[in-house]
Amino acid sequence: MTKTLERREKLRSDLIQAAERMIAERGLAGLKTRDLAREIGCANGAVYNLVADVDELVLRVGSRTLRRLDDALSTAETGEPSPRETLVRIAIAYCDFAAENLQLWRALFEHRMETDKALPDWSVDDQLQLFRHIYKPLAALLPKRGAEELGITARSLFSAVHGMVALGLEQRLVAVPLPALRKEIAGLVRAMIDGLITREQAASPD
Amino acid sequence: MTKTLERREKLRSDLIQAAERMIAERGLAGLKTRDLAREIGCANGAVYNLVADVDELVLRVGSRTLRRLDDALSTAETGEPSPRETLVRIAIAYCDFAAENLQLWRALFEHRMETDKALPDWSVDDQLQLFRHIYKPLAALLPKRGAEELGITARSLFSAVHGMVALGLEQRLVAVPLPALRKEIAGLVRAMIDGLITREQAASPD
DNA sequence: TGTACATCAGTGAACGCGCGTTCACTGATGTAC
DNA sequence: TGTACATCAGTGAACGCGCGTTCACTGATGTAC
Repeated sequence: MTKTLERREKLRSDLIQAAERMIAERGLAGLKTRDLAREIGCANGAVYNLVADVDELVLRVGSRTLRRLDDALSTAETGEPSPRETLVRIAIAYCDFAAENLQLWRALFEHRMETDKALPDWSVDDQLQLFRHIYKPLAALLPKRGAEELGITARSLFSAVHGMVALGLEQRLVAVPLPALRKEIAGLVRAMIDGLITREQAASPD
Repeated sequence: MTKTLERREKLRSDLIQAAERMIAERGLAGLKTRDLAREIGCANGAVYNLVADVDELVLRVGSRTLRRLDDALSTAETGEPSPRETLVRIAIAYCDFAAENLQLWRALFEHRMETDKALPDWSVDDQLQLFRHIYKPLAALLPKRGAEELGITARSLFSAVHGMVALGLEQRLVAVPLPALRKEIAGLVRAMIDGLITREQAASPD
């Protein structure tokens, strides 16, 4: 019985990895149950013994992607004492991660559940974890702000960088080469932070 | 013969407007040729007399959306002497436009052609026009920058604001109320601009 | 250890739905004389 | 103005494709005795 369970878990893990590979290669729209089944060596229908439906599968892959992103950002933080430059490094690490995992990263944002079904908790958690990286250095830079206010600013900062990365990697209009993009991001993040600090000081000078 | 042509043009324009309404109501994925045909009172197949395919239809609607956006941004500019506050107003106008035309605005970014077919020129033009709004005031604020450099910064600024609007209206995690979003955007744009100016002056002080 | 039986992982054909696009056909509109 | 003919907008049924999900069935694995 244990043997059967192990087998099952193995297959399940194979399935998720195969899905990850497939999204990475062909994008979210290229994910097909039949191909997955062939890949892991089972019948089409068996997929539904391992996973409730394709939505769950996509979320599992998304969870893995978020975890790897989390690791990448953690690495970027280490050994940088200045909170300002920490934020710059994080932003650039985010950019690099997106560039290196383009399709998987896109899948995080493309995927949308049908309106009623809510995201499972573990998926929401994964996402909130990421803000921690921004929140901490930002709190050091803007000591006068309250927790809620800081949370909103962290979110805005993330959104702004995300926008630059998203449109930069899109190559819809002019293709921006990656080094130029990184430089742009670094410049704008520094500008935003300096501006935020200046404005905080101007608002209530000691 | 003229009568026939007129009729045809009328129907064609009806079609595009119906498509616009349908996207606005149900999103890009809710656009169906059969529904469109019923809406404008013709047979399913007749749609293909008016338009090459659905892709073209979506681009035509996109073009209209971009033009309205352009108008909204132009309106936001008028009567504001300070280039800094002009940029803030433009950013907020962008946010408001997106909020008021949520589905149509999303359709601009969701729609992707199959890889080989390139965007027609008139569509690319529409898009480049928009940067003009940002470019002008930015040039006034950063007099030392060259044209190309300014273009890149304008693009970055747009991307950053776009990111804030996109994730802000997404409501994927925490729903940000619109007034709070506008305030956040205004704050971050001011911070970015101030930071950019400071950094430009610091780089080569007179 | 061996036999009868139960369970359930695994099978793959078929269901069901959706939908863009095509095409043989029709009938109204316009042209030629 | 009237008649024969040509054109082509308009029709809507059918094609074609894709694909997630279900389901009756099978056979291997595990259990009971």
